[in-house]
Amino acid sequence: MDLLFKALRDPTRRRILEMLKQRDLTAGQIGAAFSMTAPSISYHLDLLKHAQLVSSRKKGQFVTYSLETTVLDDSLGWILDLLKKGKRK
Amino acid sequence: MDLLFKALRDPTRRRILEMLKQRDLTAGQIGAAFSMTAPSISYHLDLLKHAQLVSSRKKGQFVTYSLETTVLDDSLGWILDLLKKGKRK
DNA sequence: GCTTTTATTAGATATTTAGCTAATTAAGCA
DNA sequence: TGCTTAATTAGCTAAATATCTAATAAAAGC
Repeated sequence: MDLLFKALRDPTRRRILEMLKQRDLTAGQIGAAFSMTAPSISYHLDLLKHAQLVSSRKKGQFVTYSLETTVLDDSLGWILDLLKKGKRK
Repeated sequence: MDLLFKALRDPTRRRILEMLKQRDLTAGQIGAAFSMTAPSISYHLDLLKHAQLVSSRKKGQFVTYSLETTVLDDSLGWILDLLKKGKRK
């Protein structure tokens, strides 16, 4: 839960997730959308990976990233639970 | 959106929200649940307030905090949208 | 009016974070 | 075998964050 919210805290990472929602993208394609160096993007991708929000596979020299939604269910559950406030016992 | 995820990033703040889900609590009651000084708790409460996740009202010397769920809907929407991944056009 | 209680504000500080440049790894290609 | 391209790792740094102590504010009770 902590890694997840940590990952979602940063606007760059949130935008990356939104991009990956549309289609899988290579690290380079993602980086092209930001005015930020490649290592910085790499850093964000690594963090998203640790949070299990994305997965990656290497094809030749390229590394393609995909959105992983499984973990998002957890956060959804957590938030939904708070929203059930009115219905507490 | 940024203030919201910023607020949710910290475990102490998430736990405060969970507590306030059960019932409204004063700053002191909240603080009692943590091994942390009152000013630190005050800091977290202020941050939650800025994110509009809680509201507060003063009654005598006490300040009571309540969970505010309106803003949570936004985050819910954002996450749900990512989960619609499979259905992208 | 003073003292106690509840809470916040101010100021200091160690840690974490997000960015950069430089160096490295690994694959493709001439 | 080199050179180029794609991406990551290493090392550095400024800014943000979470914590503390000390000081202040404001209400309650003697």
